[in-house]
Amino acid sequence: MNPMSLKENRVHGRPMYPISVYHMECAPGGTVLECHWHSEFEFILVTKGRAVFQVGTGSFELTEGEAVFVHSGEIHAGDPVGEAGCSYSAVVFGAELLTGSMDLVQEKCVDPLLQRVCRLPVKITGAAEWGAEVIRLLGRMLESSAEETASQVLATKGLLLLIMAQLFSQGEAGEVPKAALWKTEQIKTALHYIHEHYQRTIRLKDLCLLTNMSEGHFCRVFRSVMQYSPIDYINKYRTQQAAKLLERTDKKIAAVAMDTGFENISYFTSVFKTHMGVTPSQFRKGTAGA
DNA sequence: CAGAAGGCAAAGCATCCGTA
DNA sequence: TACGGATGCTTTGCCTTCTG
Repeated sequence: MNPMSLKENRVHGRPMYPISVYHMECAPGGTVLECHWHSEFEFILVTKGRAVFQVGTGSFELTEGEAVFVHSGEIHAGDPVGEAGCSYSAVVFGAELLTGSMDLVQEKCVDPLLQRVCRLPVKITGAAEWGAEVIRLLGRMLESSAEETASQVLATKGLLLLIMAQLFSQGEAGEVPKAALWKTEQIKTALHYIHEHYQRTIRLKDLCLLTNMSEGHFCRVFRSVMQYSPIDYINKYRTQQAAKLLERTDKKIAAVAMDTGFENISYFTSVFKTHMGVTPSQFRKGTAGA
């Protein structure tokens, strides 16, 4: 199993200008950001409401005006907090945007980040001066990166360099422990297996065989990385897929349950209600015509 | 020696089945 | 589709073993 295949396939920007900006809105009870990873770096800035973002092995609750930085290759996901929905803007950019050639920026900043021998702060709030500055620059960059005129392209790149300079001024020295990297890679392998096989029965034993861990140890490692137990995560993922099918198709509820790996309809109903707050039929009525 | 991983047992919870 | 009960799988805590 190749963990690389869990990687998000979406292309962010283009080779000459590897940056993309996304503005997302999440309705109450919806998913902010499904679990994934990519080789680009990313900033996520909450613009309305509250959400919990899981980045690598950490979990960060953000309110309006707070952000997280996602390192290259790091698993990340998001869930809304509270009954109100939330909005966020994300900037995804390739390391190539920071430097155009083999210069000191490449040697002192980009390479250590890509080789994971240095790590930058993840949660960014306005509480500290540097954080407030990053949030301010991020806001400006979100405005300037929408178009590709000469002045806006320059402004975006300049702002990005200033933001990275602020983060490096707070950088956590020291190499990321190899054990932590290994754990993350193993969990990526398990996640890929779950995403590929959620329509069938998935046993803990299967995931343990893939990752060469004992069942007990796998549960502990999975929870430490994902904040959920393996079965919790599988059910959450299946429920999200089922919600999409209920919304986008007129398949019967029993068929949706079967298509998303639930062999038992009553169990499907109870899991769905736990995660979504309503039964599948109530969910469909609520989204009909929406 | 410290941290990571495995083994084991108990408790909790997921899953299935029958029924309304 | 929902509910209740039975069964067995999953999770967790604690201790031991392994590895660098």
